[in-house]
Amino acid sequence: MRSEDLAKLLGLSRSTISRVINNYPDIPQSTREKVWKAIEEYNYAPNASAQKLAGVKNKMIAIILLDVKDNEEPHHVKSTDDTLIHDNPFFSPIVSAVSDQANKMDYYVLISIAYSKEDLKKVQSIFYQKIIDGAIFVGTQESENELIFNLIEQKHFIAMIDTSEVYNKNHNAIYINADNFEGSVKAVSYLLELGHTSIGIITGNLNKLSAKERLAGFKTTLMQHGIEMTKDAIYHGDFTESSGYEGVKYFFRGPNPPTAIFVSNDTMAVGAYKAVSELGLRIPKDISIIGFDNSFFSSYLNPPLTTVEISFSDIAKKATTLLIESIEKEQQRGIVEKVNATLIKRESCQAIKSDDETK
Amino acid sequence: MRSEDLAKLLGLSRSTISRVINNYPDIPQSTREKVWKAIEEYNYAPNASAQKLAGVKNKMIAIILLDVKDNEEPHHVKSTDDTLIHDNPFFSPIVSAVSDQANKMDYYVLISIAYSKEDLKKVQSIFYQKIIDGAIFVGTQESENELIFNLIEQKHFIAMIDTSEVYNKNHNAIYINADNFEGSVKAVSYLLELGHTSIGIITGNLNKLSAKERLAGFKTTLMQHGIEMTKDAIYHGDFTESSGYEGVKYFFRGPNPPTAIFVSNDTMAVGAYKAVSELGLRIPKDISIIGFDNSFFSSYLNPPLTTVEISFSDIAKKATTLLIESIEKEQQRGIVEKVNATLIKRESCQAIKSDDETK
DNA sequence: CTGAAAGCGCTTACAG
DNA sequence: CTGAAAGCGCTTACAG
Repeated sequence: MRSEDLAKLLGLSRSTISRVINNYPDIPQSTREKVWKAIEEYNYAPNASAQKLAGVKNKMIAIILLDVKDNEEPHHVKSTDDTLIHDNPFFSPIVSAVSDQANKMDYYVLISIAYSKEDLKKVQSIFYQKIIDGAIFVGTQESENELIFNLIEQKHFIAMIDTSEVYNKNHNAIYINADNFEGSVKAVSYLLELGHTSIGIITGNLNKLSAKERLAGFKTTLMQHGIEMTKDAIYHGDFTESSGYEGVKYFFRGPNPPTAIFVSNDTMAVGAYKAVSELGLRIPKDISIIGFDNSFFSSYLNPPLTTVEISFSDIAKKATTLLIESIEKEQQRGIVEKVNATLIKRESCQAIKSDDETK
Repeated sequence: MRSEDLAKLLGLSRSTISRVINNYPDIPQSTREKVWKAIEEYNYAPNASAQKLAGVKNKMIAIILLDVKDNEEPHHVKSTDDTLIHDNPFFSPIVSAVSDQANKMDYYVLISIAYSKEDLKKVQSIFYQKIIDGAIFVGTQESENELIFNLIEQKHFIAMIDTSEVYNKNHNAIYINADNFEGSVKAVSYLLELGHTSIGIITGNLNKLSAKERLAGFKTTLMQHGIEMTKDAIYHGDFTESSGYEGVKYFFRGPNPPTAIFVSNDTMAVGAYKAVSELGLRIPKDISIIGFDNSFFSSYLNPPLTTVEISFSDIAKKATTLLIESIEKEQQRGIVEKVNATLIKRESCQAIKSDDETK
């Protein structure tokens, strides 16, 4: 059914049909009703492509999840690519929040997961083909930045989650991040309050902003408290369960393991728990563990994991809202926002017994 | 940049540009190369709307997650709608598998979560507007069936996950489900092998096919083994953690609790674990618990949960592949497939001590 | 081998 | 108030 057909049926012209659909004034109520009734009856809806070609706005954005592995380092991860990104605790909350918020603002959302440079090329082309009005990128690494930077320069609307605004010299994009640094400061400060001074960190994939910032918060806090940190105190993980496992094994390889470990996300904390248990040790008696993300499973762990909560939904909602607003205003502008991180105390950390107390 | 512009730049006509892009024969290699070079240089890509209007295929499908609550029954769930669907363990694997498989087959995917009848109306209109070529619906309830049935009758391409094919009289749609019945038979048979005869079930939301089939498998297995089942043995949950919690409380309200509980998904098993622990009981010593789904957190529970594995990725991949194939063939046809369910034995079930053994 | 022209289904000034 | 017509950016028979 085309507007032409509907028009003939009603003895009107396409122009009139179009005008009632687009809510033009100066149309008699009677015509309006007649047309709407027919639209309902015949399930007519204007062809979106024709509309767009005629100048009507798209109202479509994309959410692009980046899972590009561009380093050749061996990964301690499951070998099949498919199992990777959706294990990520942020996947569901971010995707669903973007979808919900966009739908609320009357936008459609395209979803795409990019595993390689070629995938990113395809993403680029959905801009050039004018399929979308803008996009939200999640978790870009530096190497992908060039391509996104070009898109921004070409006046496309872009929001980024988990990407530092300092990568790009210009600021005409939207950057929404968790306050990873602050969260990490809170976590480490808590460990210090509990009397720990020998603290290790298992980092995330340091190509990701969140991993970098969490490490920075760790270092800064220790430094501010005058605690010297050896190189030994850092294990480079990659946000996967198995790297958490390896991290613990690394820290316990020698005679002087730390008394607490700051694990850069909860998924790695799961691996850490396993390693601790294999070593015949107990959490928190023998080692305190603190995580990050407050993934929903973290409260089910045994013992329940102390962690830092960040709201992926809030981040995604904010990114979506700001992106669509700037699309609607047709005005590209730079926005940088951080979303709070809060410490969730559970049972995986305990105070160090000082010499005073033990005697 | 339009094809016209590119053509002028090269001293050619739009027709020629179009022909090299669409890989027509009989174009000299030199022209071909010249055009491709310019395309790269100017980041030209044909406007998708214009292409579609001119008759080129869409190559876009939608994945629609249904989370419509049409019953007024009190829910034991968190009050905000937002927190619901993405807590679902199938969300990530299904969405990412659909996206990956579609991308592999060169299709874009639109994502939408429908919470209400109005949302479903919007979904309907993306078909009428010819934005998509087909869609995958996940988790429809009977009340939503009418609308989807209409779409199928109107010759739209549709695949459904977790919907029974018997709801619709015609079969011109694709139905992909886990073999919930068989999985449930395996779970209950295992409990019987362990010597349990007093077994309770916490069901899922019985508006969902999976919940119904899991209950059916439970009943059938008991019946086949000549075990009588009282009404008391069924607690009506809704797949949420809190209903698992309530279920256990229900079973332990009286003097003769069951010795094993079949919990219809792992999320409810988490709630069940909590309730058992609050009651001061131990799993599996005092009560055996078996779950369903093999959600990734189920192995982290304490004790690790015995459950039934179904591959959401496989289901989603199959649905996507079949949907796109039938779109490409322009031939709507009915397909019904089931994906295997397998028992994963862990540590939450133990054999009942018979009187013989205890003496 | 390649260009001119029709047509896809809309919207929107322009007339009346 | 409403219709005829141009135009959006492509593709694809039709000619040559």
